[in-house]
Amino acid sequence: MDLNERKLKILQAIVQDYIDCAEPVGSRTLSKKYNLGVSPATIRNEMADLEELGFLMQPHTSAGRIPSDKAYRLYVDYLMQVKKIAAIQSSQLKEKLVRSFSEIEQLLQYSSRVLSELTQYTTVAIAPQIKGSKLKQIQLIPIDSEHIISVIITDTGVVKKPLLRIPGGIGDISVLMRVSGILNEKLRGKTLQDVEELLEKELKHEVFRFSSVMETIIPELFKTLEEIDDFELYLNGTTNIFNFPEFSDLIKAKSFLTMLEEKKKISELIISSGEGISISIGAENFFEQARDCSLVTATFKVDNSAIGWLSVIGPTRMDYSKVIGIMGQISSYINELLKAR
Amino acid sequence: MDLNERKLKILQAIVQDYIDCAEPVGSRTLSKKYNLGVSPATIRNEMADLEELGFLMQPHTSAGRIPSDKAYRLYVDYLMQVKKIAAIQSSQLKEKLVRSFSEIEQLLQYSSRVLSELTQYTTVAIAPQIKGSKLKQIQLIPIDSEHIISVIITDTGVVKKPLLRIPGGIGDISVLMRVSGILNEKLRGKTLQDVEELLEKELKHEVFRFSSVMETIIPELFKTLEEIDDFELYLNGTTNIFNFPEFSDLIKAKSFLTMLEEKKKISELIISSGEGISISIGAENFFEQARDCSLVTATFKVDNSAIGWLSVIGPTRMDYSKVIGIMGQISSYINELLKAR
DNA sequence: CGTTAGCACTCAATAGAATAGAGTGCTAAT
DNA sequence: ATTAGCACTCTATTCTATTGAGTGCTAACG
Repeated sequence: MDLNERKLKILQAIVQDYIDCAEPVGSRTLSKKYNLGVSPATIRNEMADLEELGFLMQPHTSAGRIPSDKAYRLYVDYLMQVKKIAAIQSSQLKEKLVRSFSEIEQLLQYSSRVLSELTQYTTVAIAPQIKGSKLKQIQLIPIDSEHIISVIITDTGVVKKPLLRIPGGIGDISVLMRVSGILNEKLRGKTLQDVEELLEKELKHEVFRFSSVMETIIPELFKTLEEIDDFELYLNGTTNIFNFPEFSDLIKAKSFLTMLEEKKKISELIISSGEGISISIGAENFFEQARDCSLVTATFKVDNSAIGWLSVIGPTRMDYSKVIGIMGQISSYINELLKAR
Repeated sequence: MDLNERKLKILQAIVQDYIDCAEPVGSRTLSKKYNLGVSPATIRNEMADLEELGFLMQPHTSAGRIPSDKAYRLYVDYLMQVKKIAAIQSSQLKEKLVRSFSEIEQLLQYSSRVLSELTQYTTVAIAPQIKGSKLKQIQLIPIDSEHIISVIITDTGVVKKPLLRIPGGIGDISVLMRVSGILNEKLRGKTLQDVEELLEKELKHEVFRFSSVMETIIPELFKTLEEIDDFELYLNGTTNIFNFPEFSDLIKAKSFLTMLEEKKKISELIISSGEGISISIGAENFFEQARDCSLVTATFKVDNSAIGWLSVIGPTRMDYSKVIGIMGQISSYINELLKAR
């Protein structure tokens, strides 16, 4: 028993119909709506086979069939035709994104919003995991007698600019520059994780010798690095979940929204995806609470290391072809922008 | 017919019980749980009076009573005893907040989170409305040959530090300093709103004369200011709403969460509150979708102008005494920190 | 021999009827 | 003025009947 042409056609019809209507699909509906050239009875036979093969499920004996995760997988891999985004929409999109964002975080954050608006699903953007990236430059810039801004630039293009308050006053600028020099010399090329440790353990003493005023800068800097959250998530369209009947159960909706608040888990889930645009469906997600969901994720690279992610989260009955179409367009624009940097 | 001692006592008991249990309160329950010294029948009579006076409502004839907005108002104004926060908790709280945040946004953002954790309600923090505040200082700081950071400091203590990319290269530093000087001279003391306009209309040309390289800086700066959202909201504990039975209806939960996404309306709602800690109950909120909610809002001032807000949003059946207790403590710590700045 | 019409069967969803129980308002006694 | 007693109201719950969409099986068909 193999997947002949007709079975594939029927399966495709069922998946598409279920994506559209969210109702179990029956043989009658199927033969009426899609002209498959065979009678409902024949379709029923085929459906029974497809169920046996694990592509379809019945909520109960007298209901139509719904696709299994396996069916969605087959669908996205072989059956689906990616919907191309309309030309007008595409140029509007480009225009929106191209407003040259100087910082990666902003670009991703904004893309997430646009993506959510276009797809009407929930989207997540993850900015580079800053602690693993390497320090390129650190600058201490005096603002007034009591404040400095420390500009921290990493190889992944992330820029942090914390304002530090030095209650005792920052004193002589030349000292500041001197310290700046030492920090750069000692820390350049190290990951921020290492920088954090070095600051705490070694440099503290070294720089202290230099200027007692600096006693306060290093701990402040350390504290700032310590506080940086490695999982900055930008969520958009979270309430879209209410539009889907499969989440019209309060418990399900709650569990979805609560899941989104588990930033660490969500980011693990997204970061673990493959190159380019990848799709994970239902039970393919290792994260327990995401078993009812599918993710379409785009990974962005700079210098061959992944630095950003953009993801659409929705029911397994997601409109994959639409989402992938939009995602493809957006991610190619983002890649363009990243290259031009 | 006036509110004698006994009526007040009964009303207080009803409000408290309803806050605790979220069930209409009947005369029997009332006389059993709270020793009011009178029989259920007497209580029934008093309740009938209280209903006539608009303090109580009956969901239906054979149900107990629930408090009206008017009753909650009376309760918070006269009957409630503010729950003091436990000493241990208070010192932990202080410790958490005092990690000297140099930037107001951070302080408020963090306070919002802590407040939500302690109260188990949804909280909103609103940072200063930056466009209305006045420019204190602007600095253009070279980072590398193609990037500068423009540090914008306002009188309300907000600091913006956008990274600007100057594709043509920034050229000579002395020119940068010169432009910096001009910008400061011309723009200091103006609101950022005005600065935005001035940049677009007048300064463009003036500075252009100076250096063709600067042609790009001004538009970039303008764009940045333009993009600044005047309503930066920091939400926390949004899913807490699912813990309250009055929102266990999907439509209500959805409408609550959707309401929170209307940033502009929410901020209007919060910003319109009075000095110090103020409470607005149900229909007192002019914002349609907030009619089922109550807000407890703390307003923070610097130099006599409001620059930050912290708000708890929950059902009208909110545990006011607990929330106000916690809010009071947090806001006094925040005020301390703002003064020390 | 694959396809299809016909039909009995299944099961969720919906509507209707019966019951239980919490709470009220009124009346009459204390 | 307060309270016990009681009839009454109305929701919530449970149970039953009905409807209808959809299936699987069988037998007939081309």
